[in-house]
Amino acid sequence: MLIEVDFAGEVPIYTQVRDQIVIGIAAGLLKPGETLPSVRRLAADIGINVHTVNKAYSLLRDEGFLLMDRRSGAEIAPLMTEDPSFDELLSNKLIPVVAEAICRRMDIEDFCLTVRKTYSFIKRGGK
Amino acid sequence: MLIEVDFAGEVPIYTQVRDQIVIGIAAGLLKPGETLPSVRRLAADIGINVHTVNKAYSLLRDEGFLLMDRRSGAEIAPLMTEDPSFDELLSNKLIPVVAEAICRRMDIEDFCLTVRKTYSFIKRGGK
Amino acid sequence: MLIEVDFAGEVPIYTQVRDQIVIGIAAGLLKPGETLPSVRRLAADIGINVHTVNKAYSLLRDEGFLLMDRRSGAEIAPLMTEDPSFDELLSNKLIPVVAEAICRRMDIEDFCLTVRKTYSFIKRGGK
Amino acid sequence: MLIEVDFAGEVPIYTQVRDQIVIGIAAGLLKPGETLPSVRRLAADIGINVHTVNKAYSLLRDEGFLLMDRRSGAEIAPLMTEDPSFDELLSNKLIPVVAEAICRRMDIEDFCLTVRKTYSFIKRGGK
DNA sequence: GTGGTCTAGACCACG
DNA sequence: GTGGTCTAGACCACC
Repeated sequence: MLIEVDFAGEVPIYTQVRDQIVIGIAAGLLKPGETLPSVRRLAADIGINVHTVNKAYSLLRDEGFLLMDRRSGAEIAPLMTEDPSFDELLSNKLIPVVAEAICRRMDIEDFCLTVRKTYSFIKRGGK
Repeated sequence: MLIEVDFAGEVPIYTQVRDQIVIGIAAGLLKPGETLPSVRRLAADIGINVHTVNKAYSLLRDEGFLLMDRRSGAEIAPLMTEDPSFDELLSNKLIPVVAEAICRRMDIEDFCLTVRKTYSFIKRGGK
Repeated sequence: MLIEVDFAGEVPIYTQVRDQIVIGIAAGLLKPGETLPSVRRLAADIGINVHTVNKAYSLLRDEGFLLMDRRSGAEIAPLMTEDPSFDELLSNKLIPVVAEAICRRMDIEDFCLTVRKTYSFIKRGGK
Repeated sequence: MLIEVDFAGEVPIYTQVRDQIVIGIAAGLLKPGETLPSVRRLAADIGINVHTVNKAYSLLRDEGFLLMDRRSGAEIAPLMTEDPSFDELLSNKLIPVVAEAICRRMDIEDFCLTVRKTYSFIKRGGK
């Protein structure tokens, strides 16, 4: 799976790396048990600092997406179970986005339509 | 409309102020033409620096939510027209959120349900 | 001649008033000897502060566009004579504008074309 | 490329810095991909505050002249593509300038001549 | 090391 | 009284 970062964007690079791995898992490109490249290797491939990859991996581990083992490196964690508390977290993330959509006079069902299109986009592997 | 900020959180204060004003507009608590408190006044009310409020106001102006009237400070801009390009911007914002929801095995229609609940929440004035 | 100002714009109101009167003179809508409305009157018409109109009138007087008489108010000055030093002043004003046009890859003759179109636009009375 | 500011002038310092960088790009002294000094460094060199440089850089970034690379500071953005909407923006900027030239009885072709001279001046690197 | 954020306080242009 | 500009200095996130 190819990871690309935008150095000029406002999103921190470690967040971009984290996001793309989550997207890869969601798309099924990265399957539970699959090993990720080593921190050094990925850093060299992308052309970023080792510390940055390390931060992304650690974040993913803390979030439960990755298992890290000193010997075998990082691997994708088993499928997560449903977490009812995610709903509230999601809602908090959505508040400013939905508010802006309302201000821009987007219909809420059009919003949901875009959600579904985004879902398909991810499932297709971001193509 | 009351604006409150979380000084301990990781979200920049100027972003919090910006978001809350957008939410206020979406909720209908702030109507087009209505004037906002002056930067000095709001800064004093919230207990933050004038420049921080200034940054939030300038951002909102650049985004088209506010007009900075040279005479009387800031006022809410007229209702925005629908902008077809917002759809793509929205999609980009949603990608990491939807991806995470997929990983957490949330059904896409449950996601849409949360969108609708968030919509109602905002329309109720955040109550 | 109608004068309109944009209160939300970044151009100071007194500058806008000054500019529009200069445009009116250039278009021939305001002829030498013609009297302008009194400061109070114009301020009331536009809905701005008396001081602001005063500043615009004073500026125009200093630039040689207006004659001000305590008794009869302001009137348009006689046609100006050619001023060779204006060329350098003009060049200084154009430097940043031309530089930006170059960066945006506009051909210099297209720039001149826009100058001529702007000329016609003004001569038509801004229509 | 040397940047100099006039502290006594009425043009804001951050605008002067912005303008000179745009002129530098137009003159070819600053090429796409080239890195600019860090905000701290340039501020020290010119003898102004870091925030003032920051404002100039941010403005240039918003205008598309600069990319702010998270790793190495600011660099000149790739050559801009032609933007048809620039024509209208340019026209609006030219209106008061052309109007004043008309009042000062400058021939429109002399105006264009000054435009071309200014163009050459910039292309020569402002010498 | 870089820029981003926040604070604090001053002065000025504008209205 | 309003926002705009500039300065100064601090802390933090990122790399």
